[in-house]
Amino acid sequence: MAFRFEVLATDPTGARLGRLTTPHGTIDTPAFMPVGTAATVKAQTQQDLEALGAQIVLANTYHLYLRPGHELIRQMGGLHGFMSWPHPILTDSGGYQVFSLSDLRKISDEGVTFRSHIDGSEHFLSPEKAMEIEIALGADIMMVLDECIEAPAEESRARAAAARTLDWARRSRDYFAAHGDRERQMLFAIVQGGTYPQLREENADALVALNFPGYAIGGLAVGESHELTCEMTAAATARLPADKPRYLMGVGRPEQIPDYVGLGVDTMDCVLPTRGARHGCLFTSQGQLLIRNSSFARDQRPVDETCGCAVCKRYSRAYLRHLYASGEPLAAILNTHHNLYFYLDTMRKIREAIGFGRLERFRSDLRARLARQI
RNA sequence: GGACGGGUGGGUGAGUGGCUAAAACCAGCAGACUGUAAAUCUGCCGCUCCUUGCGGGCUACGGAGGUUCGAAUCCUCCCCCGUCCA
Repeated sequence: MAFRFEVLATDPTGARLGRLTTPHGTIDTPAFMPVGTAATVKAQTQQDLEALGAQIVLANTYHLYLRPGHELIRQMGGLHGFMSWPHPILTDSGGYQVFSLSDLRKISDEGVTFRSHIDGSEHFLSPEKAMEIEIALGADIMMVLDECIEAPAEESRARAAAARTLDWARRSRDYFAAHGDRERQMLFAIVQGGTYPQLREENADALVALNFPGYAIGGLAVGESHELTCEMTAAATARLPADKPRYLMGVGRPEQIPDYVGLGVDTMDCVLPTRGARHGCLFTSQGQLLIRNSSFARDQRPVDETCGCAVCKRYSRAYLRHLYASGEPLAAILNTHHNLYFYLDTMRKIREAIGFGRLERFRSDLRARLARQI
C-alpha cells in the first residue's frame, strides 16, 4: 500500500501523534503544511523548504489550471517534477476560491463558473473537472471540490452548501475511481456545515459513509471566532474515523494551533506565516512583531532570541526593518524563512509534547506567551 | 541693469476670493491579514484644549503692508530661486 496513516500515540487532550506515508515520503503529524498556491511557497526556494524541514506543501488547482495549465504541468512531470519538489504535495481543489473570489463566480449544483481574475475569461469548474485537473497535477493528496461559505451565514445557506459539498464529494470519488490511481493519489473529502454543530456532525457522518481515505474540515476561520472554530472542529472530529487523517483547512495563528491539535486534528495549512512575512508580521516565541515599527530601528537583537532559524542566527531586527522599509526582496525571503521555521518548529514541539502526554501544559504556556505584540 | 517664470504643510506638487488645516503621491506613524486576485489593505499624519465632536482655540501657503464681510488666491514694496537678454 502506497498510503498509510498510523497513530503512534495519543495525548489526554485528544491530540494524536501520527505518521502519514505517501509515495513521495512521510509526514509526521500533527503537521503544518506551508501554502504554495502557484506551485511555489512565495519567497522560498525548494532548498529552503527542505532545510526548514517542511514535509509537504500545498498547491492550488484553480490557480494552476488558469496558469500555466494542468496539461502543461502533466507534461512537465506533474507538480513534483515541474516544481522540483520530490516530497509530498497536496492540491486544494478551488473550493476556497468559491469563497475568496465570490465576486467572480456563479455556483450551481453542476459546478462553479469563474471569471478569471487574470484575464476575465470564463471557466467552469465541476467536481469532475477539478478531479481531472488534480489527477493531471499528480499531488499525493487531492481535495474534493467543495462549497466554502463565509461566516456568519444563515443555517439554510450552510445546510445547502454542506449538501452540495456532500454531493460533490460523491461525484469526485466516483470520477477518481473511474479515472484515477489509488496507489498514486489519495482523495480527501471536506466537511462543511457553517457554524452549526449539528450540520457539521451530519455532514461528517454522510461523508464517512462514502469511505474516503482522509477527511478535511473546511469553511472555518472565515470570519467566526476562534471558539466557534474549535466548536465546529470538535463536532466534526467526533464523527470522523480515528484511523484516518484529519485536515483542518486554513488555520491558524500559532497560539491557536495547539487547540486544534487537541481536538484531534492531524494537519493544517495557513497563509499567515508566508503572507504575514511579506507584510512585515513576524511570529516569535514572545508574540507577534511588526518589523517596520520604529522601535526596531536600532535593535541589534535577532527577531527571536530563542529561535534557531538561519535568519535569527545571523541578522538583526534593525537590518530586517531596513530591508522591509526599503522594499527589498530579501525582506520577504528572510521574513518568510523565519515565520515558516517558527511554525514548523512549533509543530515539532507539539509532537514532542504529545509524545510525553503534555500537550495541555504546552498549550497554556504558548497561549500566555504569544497572545501579545512585541 | 532688464524681461519673463516661480517661491504652498518633512519631500514632490495641486489649488487663482469663501465649500481650504489646504487635493494627490511619497516619506513618517500605527494596525489588519487564517484551504493566497495580497511585496496587499486600512487608519493617522500643523499645534493645542476639552464635555473626544462632521467640537473649540491658535498658527500656516517667502516677508511686510494693503483691498475685502472674507485672501494661499487681488494690489504695493521687499527678499530669494530659475531661464533668457544686456
